[in-house]
Amino acid sequence: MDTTQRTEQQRSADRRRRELLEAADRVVLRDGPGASMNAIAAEAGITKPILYRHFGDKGGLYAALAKRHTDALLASLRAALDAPADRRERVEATLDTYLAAIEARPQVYRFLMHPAEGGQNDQGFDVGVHSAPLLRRLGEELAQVIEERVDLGPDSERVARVWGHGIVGMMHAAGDWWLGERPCSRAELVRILADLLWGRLAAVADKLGGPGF
Amino acid sequence: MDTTQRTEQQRSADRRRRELLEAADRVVLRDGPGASMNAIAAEAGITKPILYRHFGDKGGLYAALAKRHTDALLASLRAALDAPADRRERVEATLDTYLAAIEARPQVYRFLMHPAEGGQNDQGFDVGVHSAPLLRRLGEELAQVIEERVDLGPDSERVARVWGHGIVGMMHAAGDWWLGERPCSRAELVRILADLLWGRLAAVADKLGGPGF
DNA sequence: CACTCCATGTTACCGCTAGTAACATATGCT
DNA sequence: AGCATATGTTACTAGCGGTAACATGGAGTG
Repeated sequence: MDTTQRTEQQRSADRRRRELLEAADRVVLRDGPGASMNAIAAEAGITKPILYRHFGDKGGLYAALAKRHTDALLASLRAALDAPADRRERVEATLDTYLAAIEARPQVYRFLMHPAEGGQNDQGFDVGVHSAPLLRRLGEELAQVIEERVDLGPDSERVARVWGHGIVGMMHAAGDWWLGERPCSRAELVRILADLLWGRLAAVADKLGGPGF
Repeated sequence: MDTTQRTEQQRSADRRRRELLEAADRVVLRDGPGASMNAIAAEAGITKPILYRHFGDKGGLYAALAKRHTDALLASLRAALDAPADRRERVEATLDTYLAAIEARPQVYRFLMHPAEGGQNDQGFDVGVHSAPLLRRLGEELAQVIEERVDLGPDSERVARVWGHGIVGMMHAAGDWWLGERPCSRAELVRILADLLWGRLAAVADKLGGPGF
């Protein structure tokens, strides 16, 4: 088997794959997470079976699409997390980076959060990476950073992972709600969330007359 | 117009509606969130159009179903939140109650978290309350409790709502991950999450030699 | 009793979706 | 040339949410 042939064709296939992904991206950006395979194929100027040959099934296409955006977002977040500043500033920068990303492209964001829900095909579905790959990846990533950088004593791995997923979930839920209602500026949201992580809930006083909290 | 007849019929309709909801519950418990209207109708011993007459569309049925479970869960959480103990103990009890609930019925829980994703019908879909009603309700509820009970100074409403949604998101994401991987006991998870809310992330020291966090 | 009203129930259909089989065509390697 | 490989098509299946049209059975009224 000659290598040249394989390489040539594979390059062509990869290029095509990238073009298809970009078309899919445009459609998702326009139509949201419910974008159909037909619509994506039409945007790419082709028909459905080609998409299926490249990506297997809808889940495959969505996974490939999600990976691109997730990688990009993760890169931004890592930059914020690695900035030369103290811990509080870095946490705030990371929160702000995430919120800015979902604010800039809400459609993509909605797609990333609910990628595997678009079908009636539940049995026979490979339940491996199904629910919210972006959140899981972010959680694991943050867990790793935490465990690398702070001293959590014994059980540090477990603690770091719980915190990683917990913080990511906090960021996500607050961001989702904020994106829908826009109750305050991004900077303010960041500050309030950082206050929460800094233990202000434990520190503030009970309201007078109430049952306490 | 006679009142007796109307009441009679309405009672009958309500009884029927409850039966249908219980059948739907069984199916969702068995088949997960992707349960089809056909399956639910079959379980109830009838056919689709009756479901549609009672609930309008799939979203209506799912909303009614979700409301039942959400109300039940909210009642448990409120009880934990109102227990006579100090703030930390109450927060831990609330976290534990939530985690115990999702641990006991993972199928129902998955359904509650992703109720409105089961169809191809995105245009024509009333995008009102679509994404994750349970999380939103929990967030708002917690926000209200927080604002009632602790003294947050000016902007207390905004702060309380951000915290409410943030904490609920933290609980949800950590619970989701924990339910999938079971990396530790429930009690341990609760303790680690409460530590996070109590500001331990801000308090712990950098690891020696690292870039700091 | 006949007559209307209303809810319950059915069958049969629509338009849409994800996914596939069968067939046609070009391009490049041997 | 011949062969493999990737690209492309049309035409189809099975299942979904949702609806129209029609049938039935009991409550209240002349």
